[in-house]
Amino acid sequence: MTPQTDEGALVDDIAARIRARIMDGELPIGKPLRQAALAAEFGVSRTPVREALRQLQNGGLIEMQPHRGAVVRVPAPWEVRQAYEVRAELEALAARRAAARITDSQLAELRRHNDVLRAAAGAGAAGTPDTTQANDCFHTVVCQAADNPWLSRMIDRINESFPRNVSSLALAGDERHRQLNVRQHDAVVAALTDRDEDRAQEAMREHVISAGEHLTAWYERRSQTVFHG
Amino acid sequence: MTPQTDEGALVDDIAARIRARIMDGELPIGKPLRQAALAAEFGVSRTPVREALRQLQNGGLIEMQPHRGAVVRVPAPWEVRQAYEVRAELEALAARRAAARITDSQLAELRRHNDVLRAAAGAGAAGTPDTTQANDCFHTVVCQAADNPWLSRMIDRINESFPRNVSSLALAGDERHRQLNVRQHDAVVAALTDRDEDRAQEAMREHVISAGEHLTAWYERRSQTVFHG
DNA sequence: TTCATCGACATTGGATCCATTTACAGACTA
DNA sequence: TAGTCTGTAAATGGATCCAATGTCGATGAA
Repeated sequence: MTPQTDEGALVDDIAARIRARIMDGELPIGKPLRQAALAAEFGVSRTPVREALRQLQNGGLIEMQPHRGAVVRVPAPWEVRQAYEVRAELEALAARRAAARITDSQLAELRRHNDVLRAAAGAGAAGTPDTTQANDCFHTVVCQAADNPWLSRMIDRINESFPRNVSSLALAGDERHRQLNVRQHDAVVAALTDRDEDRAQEAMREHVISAGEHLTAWYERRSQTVFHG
Repeated sequence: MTPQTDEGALVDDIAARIRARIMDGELPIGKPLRQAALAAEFGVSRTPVREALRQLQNGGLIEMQPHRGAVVRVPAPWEVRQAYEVRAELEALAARRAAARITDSQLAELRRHNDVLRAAAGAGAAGTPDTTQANDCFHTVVCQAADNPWLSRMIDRINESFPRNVSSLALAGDERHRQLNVRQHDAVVAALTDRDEDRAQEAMREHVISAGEHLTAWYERRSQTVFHG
């Protein structure tokens, strides 16, 4: 009954589950996290929960104040801009490397993911799990093609610091930006298809910066989806 | 007696202390870490030690196998190259941002740190704590001038994954590379002084890539400073 | 009525305890 | 003599226990 994924990973499993809840928005940013409640919910003792929270704190997803508990971190708008500037640089590097390495099947995969987004953008159906996943997969495939685990890991670390649902919500309400998003993806795919390193790098950088600005603006406008206790 | 730095940070304090031991080479890579021994050494129970180890594992500095203990991680040579490629991109970005923001006093500080390295290179005294620290400070100042905490944090994360003493040892034996190092630092400082973003970015990228290649080569040659149990 | 102080409650953090798993050593057999 | 099997010791991981700290409410005084 104990083994979830592979034995000996109970703590990491707990951490992953809590992270998933936060990323999906089930635990809104600003919400306090009670160790006892989480422990009861997962049917384990408080010890692994505490360690898991510590890991999430280390990752920057939550904040822990001594003797005062943990809350899902609320990023400041300027932090979003800063983080996306870094992410842009990293993903741009990934795109550059990918241009020299990507396979035809990976290119096809990219087009498929972007077609999902294109269809959703036309139908006004953004913010669904499908589109969120398609977006994630697009970037993941580029990272894989870049063939540098360290690079992928760094990018993951940044993404894991901002609840995914918030990014989706930011896109959900803006039809123009969604279409821009798809066009920018097209530009990246085109550059990758041509195996043009410089263009791929620049297209990806522009795309991520643009997404970052959009998300920053959203954060500035709206402190919604924040828990008010 | 309990309060080390600030109360409530005992676990983080333990993590920092263990990390410091590894970074200084006191705990060589490959060495198994016993929780009980560390706990006794720090005069605490095993609980905070375990959490600290988990954090270090998360950071990539150590490896933990279930029920088999933790060992200081031995990076593979290709990993070093991959990581430094990422680091080069990030530090290059830092240099670009710094070019537009750095103050005269920070520039003076950079020159001062590099002068320490220059003197040491001439005297054949590399690998000392002084030179190691001067090197660290040089890059830290550039990061600070870049004024992007996220960027600094990402760079730190990479650096914290490779014991500092190993990097120093790689430099220690190579007079030519030490001098190259100083010249590359000079180039960075010159570009920053001119507030030339492009040149600063490129100079820093070249410097870090070159350091990465050197360190990779060292790792390939020598699996010394590795614990053999 | 309002503010301050005191006390009970809830929650976290560290220590200790116990079960599980692995490694090692010695003995037994082929 | 070599290989295998088993029993014991040690180390990890999780659960539970206890102390320390912060929060909230009640009571009393201005």
